[in-house]
Amino acid sequence: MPTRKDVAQRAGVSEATVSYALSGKRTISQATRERVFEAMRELDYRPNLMAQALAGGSSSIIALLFPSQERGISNADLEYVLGAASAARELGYHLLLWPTEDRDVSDVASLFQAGLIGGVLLMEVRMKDERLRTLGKAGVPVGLIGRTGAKSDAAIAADRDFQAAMLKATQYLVGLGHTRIGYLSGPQRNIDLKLGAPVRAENGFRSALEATGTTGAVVYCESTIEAGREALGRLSADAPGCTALICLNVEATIGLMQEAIEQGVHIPEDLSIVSIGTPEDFASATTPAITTISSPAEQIGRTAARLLIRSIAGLELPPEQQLWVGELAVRASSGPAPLP
Amino acid sequence: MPTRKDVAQRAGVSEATVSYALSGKRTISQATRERVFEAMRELDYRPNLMAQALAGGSSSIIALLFPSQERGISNADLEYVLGAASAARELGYHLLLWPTEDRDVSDVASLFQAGLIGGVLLMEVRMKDERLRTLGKAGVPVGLIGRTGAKSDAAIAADRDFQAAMLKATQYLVGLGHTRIGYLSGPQRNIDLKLGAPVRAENGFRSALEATGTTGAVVYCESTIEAGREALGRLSADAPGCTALICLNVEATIGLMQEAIEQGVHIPEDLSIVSIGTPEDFASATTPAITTISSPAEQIGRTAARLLIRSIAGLELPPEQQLWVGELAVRASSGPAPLP
DNA sequence: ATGAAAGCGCTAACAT
DNA sequence: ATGTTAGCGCTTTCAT
Repeated sequence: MPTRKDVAQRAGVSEATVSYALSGKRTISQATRERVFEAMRELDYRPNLMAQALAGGSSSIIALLFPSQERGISNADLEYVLGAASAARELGYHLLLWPTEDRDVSDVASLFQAGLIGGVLLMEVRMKDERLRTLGKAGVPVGLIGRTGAKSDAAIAADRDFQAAMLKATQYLVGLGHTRIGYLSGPQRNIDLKLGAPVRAENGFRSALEATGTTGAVVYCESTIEAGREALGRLSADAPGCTALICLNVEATIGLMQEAIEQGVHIPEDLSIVSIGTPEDFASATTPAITTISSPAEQIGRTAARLLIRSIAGLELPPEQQLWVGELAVRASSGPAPLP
Repeated sequence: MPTRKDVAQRAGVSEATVSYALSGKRTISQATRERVFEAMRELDYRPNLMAQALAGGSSSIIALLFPSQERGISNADLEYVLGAASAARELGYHLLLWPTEDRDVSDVASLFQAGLIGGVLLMEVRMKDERLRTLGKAGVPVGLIGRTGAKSDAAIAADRDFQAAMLKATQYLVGLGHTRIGYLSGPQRNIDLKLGAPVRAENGFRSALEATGTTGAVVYCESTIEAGREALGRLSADAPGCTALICLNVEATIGLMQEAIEQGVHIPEDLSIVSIGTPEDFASATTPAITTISSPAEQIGRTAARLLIRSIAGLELPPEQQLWVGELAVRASSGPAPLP
């Protein structure tokens, strides 16, 4: 394996020059630069990243704390991960996957202290997230996939814009003549846990109703097909008169749709369904295909990684918190409100 | 951040002694060892992994090449990844996620040459996998999640044992009185690509039929719900008289079951279904819940990582190729063959 | 059983 | 514009 020394010799320059040619941290004459790169090419030289990290005090690796919990791993989670990994790669960084069952971040802090990683990406962020304190104390740069409730945490973050997504969905439905809209949420438990997504989604739903002068109701439901079936009954009991339903809960949505079909509730003639964040391939595979506000998961993963890396590298940052809405993709599950 | 030097001073020994106390690569008196560890604890010392890698010429990081392709990311894929990541962690290693759309491995080879990673884990292994040559030439240690067709590749590998799984499924069905069994495969295309899984699964199915003296037929099908619905017709057309179906294709299975129910084909009274490798939570969420041979994906990920790491670390290796079958979990989708 | 010291490949002052 | 050189924190040979 050739080292910087070999390159320097071959190009007839000093080792420092090779370094600077690579990093661009000081001006180099066009001629020398070319000779250096030429030499690198001839030798098929690869800078040793470990040495770079050691000497430079940096590390081109960021860790992604992945919640490998009971909650069940959704595909959206994978999209976050892949988005973050590709973004990292494009910036010359690398993504270390760190599965963890609990919310203990002391071992990632160790990784940072061990010089292995330059920062951490967090998923499943809660409105009030105790992990930020631990990591902050250890001086670990943090990027959030999601965000906390406190503006003051002011961490780097990329998140879904539920407010906007809910409004988009609601306005679409209102435009179709619906005046009473249900919202199929995840289990109540997740709200109690103060998970960011369900909390914000519910708030978003409420604001959207208000903004459009519509009425509606929330139905909580476990994320299983069976629970979704059962939720249909509760919907008509607790929120009679709904002609449209906004869903965040894929499994439950499927169950609910199955049950509806079996009970002779026609979709979309009797009930329109708009799902927020369901992966496209899935949404178009069901019968009827589901109208969605697309999932910006990959974008969010990308953005969070990019922001974190920029901040680590000391580059200028774009606005530190970025929100993503997703696009409305109209499919077969939604249509005009039934005539009264 | 305390360094080894600080620890040495505090313990009143040389830096070398601290190193050896940590690595155990030479004998140290009980007394000194204790003083050293005591000092490390007091200082909250963390060895710098980058320096370790640089000086030691190793690297405690392995990369996992993740196929982020069109084929659609299944949850099983995630299980491989998480299994590998946890196994790595337990052995003091780390998992770098390297998403890639094509089969180009030159950039991982570079990562190896750059000293960042000590080896690579490959997914979506084909019967004849050209990537092994490239990586072999570059001297990169490789572990396979899956395996090639050639015994000579003799790489480190952990894979599903389709032969055994098919036999298990078939014997179970034969025990229920079924004598004609269908197999719902993925698309023909995947066979042509010589992907390991579909090829071996089909072979396994054929051997299982032979071993149990049963007849049957293969139905190819795209991995979508819609295609699955359509496959039901082909099943009865191309393979009339089948009273049981073995499936490898989750989406198609769902579609086929939906269609069956709608057409009045009762499951399991008229048609028994056994799915191989469907995640448990999913299998038990459908109606009827699906009998499965469970997916050993996480085990396979774990094993592949463990084998690779052992080989990198120069430890004794267990048998280099390990196969995993999965357990039969009987649910509602299978039952006695209908009386003729 | 322990120490001293020469690197591992690179970065970043400090020189010129 | 380029070169010299002292580290970064650790491993490992060679001594003792």
